[in-house]
Amino acid sequence: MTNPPTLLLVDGSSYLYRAYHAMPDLRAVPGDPSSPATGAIRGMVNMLQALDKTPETAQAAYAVCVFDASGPTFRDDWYPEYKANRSPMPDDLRSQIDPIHEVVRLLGWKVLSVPGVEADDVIATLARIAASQGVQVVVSSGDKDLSQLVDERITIIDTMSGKRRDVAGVEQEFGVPPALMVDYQALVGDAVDNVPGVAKVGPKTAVKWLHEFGSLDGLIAQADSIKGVAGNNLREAIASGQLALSRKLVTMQADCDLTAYAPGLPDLADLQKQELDAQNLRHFYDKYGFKGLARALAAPEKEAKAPDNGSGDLFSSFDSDDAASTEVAVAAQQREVAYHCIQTQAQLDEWLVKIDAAELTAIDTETDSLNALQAQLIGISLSVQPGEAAYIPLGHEGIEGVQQLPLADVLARLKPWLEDAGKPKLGQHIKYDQHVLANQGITVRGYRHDTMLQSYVLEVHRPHSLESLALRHTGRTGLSYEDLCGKGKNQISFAQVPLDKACAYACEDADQTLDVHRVLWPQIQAQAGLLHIYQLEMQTSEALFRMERNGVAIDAQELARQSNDLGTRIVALEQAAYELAGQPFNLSSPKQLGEIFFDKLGLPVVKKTPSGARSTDEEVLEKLAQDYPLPAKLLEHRSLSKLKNTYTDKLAHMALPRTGRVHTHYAQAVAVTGRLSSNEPNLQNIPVRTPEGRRIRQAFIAPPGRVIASADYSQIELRIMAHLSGDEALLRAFHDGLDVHRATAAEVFGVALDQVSSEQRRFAKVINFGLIYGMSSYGLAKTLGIDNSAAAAYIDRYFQRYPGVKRYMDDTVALAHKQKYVETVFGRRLQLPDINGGSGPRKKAAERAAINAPMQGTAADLIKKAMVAVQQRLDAVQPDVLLIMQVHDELVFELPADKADWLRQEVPALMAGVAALKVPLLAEVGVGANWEQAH
DNA sequence: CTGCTAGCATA
DNA sequence: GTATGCTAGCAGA
Repeated sequence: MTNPPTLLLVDGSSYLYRAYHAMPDLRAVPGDPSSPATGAIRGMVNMLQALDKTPETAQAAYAVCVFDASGPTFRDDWYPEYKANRSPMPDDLRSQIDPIHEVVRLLGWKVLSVPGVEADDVIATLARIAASQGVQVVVSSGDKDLSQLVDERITIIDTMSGKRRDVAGVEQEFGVPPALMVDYQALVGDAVDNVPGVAKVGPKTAVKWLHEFGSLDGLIAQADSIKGVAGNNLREAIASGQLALSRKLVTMQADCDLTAYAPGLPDLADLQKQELDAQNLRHFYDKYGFKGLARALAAPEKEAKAPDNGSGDLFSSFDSDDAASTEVAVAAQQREVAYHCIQTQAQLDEWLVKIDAAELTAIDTETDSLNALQAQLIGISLSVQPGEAAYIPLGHEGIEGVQQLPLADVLARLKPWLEDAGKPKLGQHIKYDQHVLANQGITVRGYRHDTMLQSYVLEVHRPHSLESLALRHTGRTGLSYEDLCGKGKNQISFAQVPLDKACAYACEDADQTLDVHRVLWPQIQAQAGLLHIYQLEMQTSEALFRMERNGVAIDAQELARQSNDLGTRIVALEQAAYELAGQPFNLSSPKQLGEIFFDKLGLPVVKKTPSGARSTDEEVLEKLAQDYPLPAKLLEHRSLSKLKNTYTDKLAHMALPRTGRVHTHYAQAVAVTGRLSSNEPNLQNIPVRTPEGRRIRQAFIAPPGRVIASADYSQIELRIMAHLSGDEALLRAFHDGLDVHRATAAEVFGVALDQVSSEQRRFAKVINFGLIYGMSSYGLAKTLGIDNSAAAAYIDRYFQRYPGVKRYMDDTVALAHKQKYVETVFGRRLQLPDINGGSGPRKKAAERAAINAPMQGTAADLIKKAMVAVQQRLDAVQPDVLLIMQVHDELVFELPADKADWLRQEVPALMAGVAALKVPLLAEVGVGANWEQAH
């Protein structure tokens, strides 16, 4: 008996957007942003090729790819707001639609795009026709709305996630069988398509009701018996007709008239899969710069062999880096993998030999905590070639009969290799694994690569988790941490995960890391500027690891004293506020505060928050404080409770009890300008401006016999502006060692340097900062408290005196528009996705970011270089001087008191010497018993 | 328990 | 006007 023929229906529209977003910014001419975008085209080709290699769909007799046509559909007639929340298609994608239709046809697929009928309805119609003729139907779509079509003959697969929705699959995923999916969707609604549904009814309630009443009609008949808010909303939705409308909107129309576009129907002959049109396909690939695909077309036999020589991938593939990648494009889930669980000495021996000989080994650790310094090691996974990995369970527990080698034995065997700088290693976010292994007394050496940093350097705006990297660059998806451990209060430790699952997950991580590296590393190598920045990031990672491990000593008693003082003052302010308000209220609640201020006391509304509420922020309170007593109390209360709640109450608790030191985590792949960020706790926003705030720095101390030193770059961003703009007046000011704000004031106000008043200097300082932030006259006016025309006059005057700066700003904005990114002095790329796309305000904001990014980013590069240089010098000659914090333009040290002179001598020179710009760099040092005194 | 807003600390 | 992270309150689970 032969299998019935198969019709393969591809929901082209659902893949368009995913291909567009998942693919990097590919161009017909690589690296030329003005040439046509090709990422979505490429993604689409990869996806169709993957389907040709998926057993279930490879042999399909009929194959159709369905797209939405432009323009309104019949649903818009029923409901004008349908899909009103959708943003318009990006131009970059729109321009790829026609080529996509063309290439799909050339690949032998029937293309259908029916005006007035959505792709979903076309698919529904074709699926029902085919199923009624005994044809097996496979729909390939990422859209779960199609689940209502599923029956014995119709299955949905999601090529990108590997999900498979058959009758049982739908029931498992949604909790209702396919036949009830329409009812389910009608109740739940759809925020994306703007289908209303029933207010406050989500998946849980919908499933409960459908189980109880059997169907939507059953539910409607019994609507009166439903209690609570949900019941009211249900009756309201029934009465208003909204529920009926929702049902109509979500129901796929399986009876569309397609004869104008598929005249052969109901006969399927027209839909037969054709041979691909090799000649024209070749032209097409050439035209769009798909060299690897063109080569594969010329030598198809290459596909048959060596399934293991590249990444198995859906959306990877750069022609330049990995000729094999697209040619072997197979759906991720079809990839052959060999994952091993190491549970015997013999297996461990075998892998020790492998990693010892490997060119590069991917390492990943599994732990029980996201906090690296407290994390316990649960297991280690290793991979030396794609598709093969091993997991060594070490800390699993609580499961009957867990067989694992003793932790101490395994680590003793691994340690020589881990600590050998000559054994090249790779990881994803290696700083974390370094901490975990350091917790076991192992100092890992020989890390050559970190895929997280590769991604950060290449595509700063995109997510850098391994999961997203694997999907984006290799098309692979896998087990998620949540799949294994759950979430919320029911989450279990990784140590409790059954070994087979833990092994699969851990091996996958190491395997995918190696895979992603093979895609990203060639891209970095191909661009000298990025290579330089990547090497800087790798060195910075090591310096950060050291700094995080050092931590900073905290004086818990001092903080407790301050908390006490603040607490007393806060209580007094509360009492005073209650008196003035005539009633008690929560001073921390902007909502209650608004009611007291504007409803009860009748204070004037100064401005609104973005969401329309009456603002009570600092600026508003300052203004109101001129005429009323209560706002001043609020201002003081706000600032004191901020200090108490955020700093004095919290910091001591974050110190490790054993050492009394806090160890922040520096995020190296978060800030889009290249800066670091600090969290748990954030040590980069410890107060300094107000006296009360600055006191908190007294609690950042050095142990007995030691002192704190702070070295900060002076005016670093303005110096970078002078370098980048080449403006002569500004360069001269720095070369002459002038106070730059004073010099600016002298120029702008037309007075001699020694005639500048402190008010004039203050204005000049604000202008200088404004320049770094890409200011407008509007913004300047607001911060200086002057009117718009006066601010514009200052800016004019400034640009007259510093024409080079003006030219630089204009050039930068123009360049940003042209290439959609700007660069730092050292070649870091700062992408500006909104610069051409967005509306007026968004575009203006992107232009300001374009002006700021090279300055902020170059400053970030410089201090990273300084950290690396300083740490290397310390290691070489002063190992008891510790680098303990970085605050954007400042490095903080803890050192023996008698090494202070050495530091004053050496560190500023190192910091100033990391680059030779057109202006000298200057770093200044302070030393004291605590961080406050070190300034 | 989770996600959002308002507000505010730093460079 | 640039770039971050953290807290409290609040609303919907």
